Amino acid sequence: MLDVRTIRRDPEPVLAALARRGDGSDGRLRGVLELDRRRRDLLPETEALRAQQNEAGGAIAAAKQAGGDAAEAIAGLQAVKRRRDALELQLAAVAAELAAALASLPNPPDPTAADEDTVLRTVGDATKAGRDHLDLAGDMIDMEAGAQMSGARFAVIKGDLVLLELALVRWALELLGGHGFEPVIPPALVREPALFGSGYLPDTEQQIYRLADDPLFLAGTSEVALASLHAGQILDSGALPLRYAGFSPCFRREAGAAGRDTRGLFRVHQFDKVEMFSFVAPEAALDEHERLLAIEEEIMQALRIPYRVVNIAVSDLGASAAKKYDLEAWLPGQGRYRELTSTSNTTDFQARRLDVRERTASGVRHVNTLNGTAVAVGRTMIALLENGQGEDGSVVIPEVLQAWGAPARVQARP
RNA sequence: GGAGGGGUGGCAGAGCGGUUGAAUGCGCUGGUCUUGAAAACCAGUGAGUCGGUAACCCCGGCUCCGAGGGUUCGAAUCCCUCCCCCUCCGCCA
Repeated sequence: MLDVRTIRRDPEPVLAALARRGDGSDGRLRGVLELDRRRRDLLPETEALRAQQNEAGGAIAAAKQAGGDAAEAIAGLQAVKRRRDALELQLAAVAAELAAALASLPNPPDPTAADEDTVLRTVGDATKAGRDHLDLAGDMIDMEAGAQMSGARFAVIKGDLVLLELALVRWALELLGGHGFEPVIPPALVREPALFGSGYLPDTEQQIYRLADDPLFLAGTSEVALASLHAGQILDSGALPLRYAGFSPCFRREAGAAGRDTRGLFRVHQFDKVEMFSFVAPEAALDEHERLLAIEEEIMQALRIPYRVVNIAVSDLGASAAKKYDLEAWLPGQGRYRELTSTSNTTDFQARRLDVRERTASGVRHVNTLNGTAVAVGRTMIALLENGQGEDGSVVIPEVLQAWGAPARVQARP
């Protein structure tokens, strides 16, 4: 959500920033400004009528208290009320249109967000080719069974891979705890305001599952719930930064992805994920974004996954992001880099929608929020399997995970 | 699922149709007193929005007592719908 007052005062920088997205949002911003002007045209008279009513109401009260008759004054106010009602009807219509238009605008990109996807650095050996994760996993990833009970793009994970998943999650939560992130298990089902607040509605409704008999949605990421953790609150000064590590299943319809990435775990409707989420002061947001990126890299390196860091093009940013980095892992089974984690600086976009503020010495202001993937379990397991494979098809699992219950080596049953 | 009780400022808690953005207490900020602290006393202390100004301070208007509608000249107060919390019963774990 953009701040109308800021835009009204100086629209040019916002128009220029939105224009970089190339999605016509700068044009829609002009519409917002026009609606804002119409709203402010209607306001003065409406409020003057209310003031008149309030003042006369006081006089009526005083007269009645004194035992007098206020019938004449009341009759006079009835005309004022009718005029006010008519104006307020117009005002409400304009205000509703304005709110909808404003809510549909994406976050203006940060100046350092890239025009085109830009590889910032490459870490690890990305020359290796090898077998695909489904081959390596054998019946530990059973897509046929998943399809049987739930349809295409659902996996059944079994055996050592289950232990590997739980170890990954447990290890990640421990690592994040060391960085100040509090572990959170949020609801997977959320209401509409949580999706609106995090910017997924009205932006990505075609990706979201909804229930038939209850006004609930299956969240595509715990970010949705974590962002809502402090909705409507004014945080005490000194409370920031607040950092959370959410662990939850994630559900995505993958509408429009028909035919793409159909093999294995790469693009499924349900997967588990450990997600980082930070509430910070506005001036701390850029540093926090680098911090989240650094943690994502720390995780990749600890897991010995070759990767590269990409500054994502403004045209590919989601509505809420002002800037996004993706970490793309080298997948020997595909012979190319694929997105494994992602971190976004959403500035005050979500904080405004969810009304998360902080008290400072000079007043109250909206906070900034950021999110980043710590471990997307399915894709991470793909990267571990494919990068850890040996000649014999067995896979060496990184030592760090063994302390949390992962097997030292996994191998498909013959 | 059934019955009942409630949601008021940072917290507790009055108000239950009229000049109430809201008593009182606590908390917080500043001051007086004190060598310092505590105590006591005094003063201040919500958010949003529009305008006066381009912005801050400040001043004025309007809005906000869970959310949204309604009745009324006037609603924290009455009515309706929804959300949330609590108690009891039932059901399940």
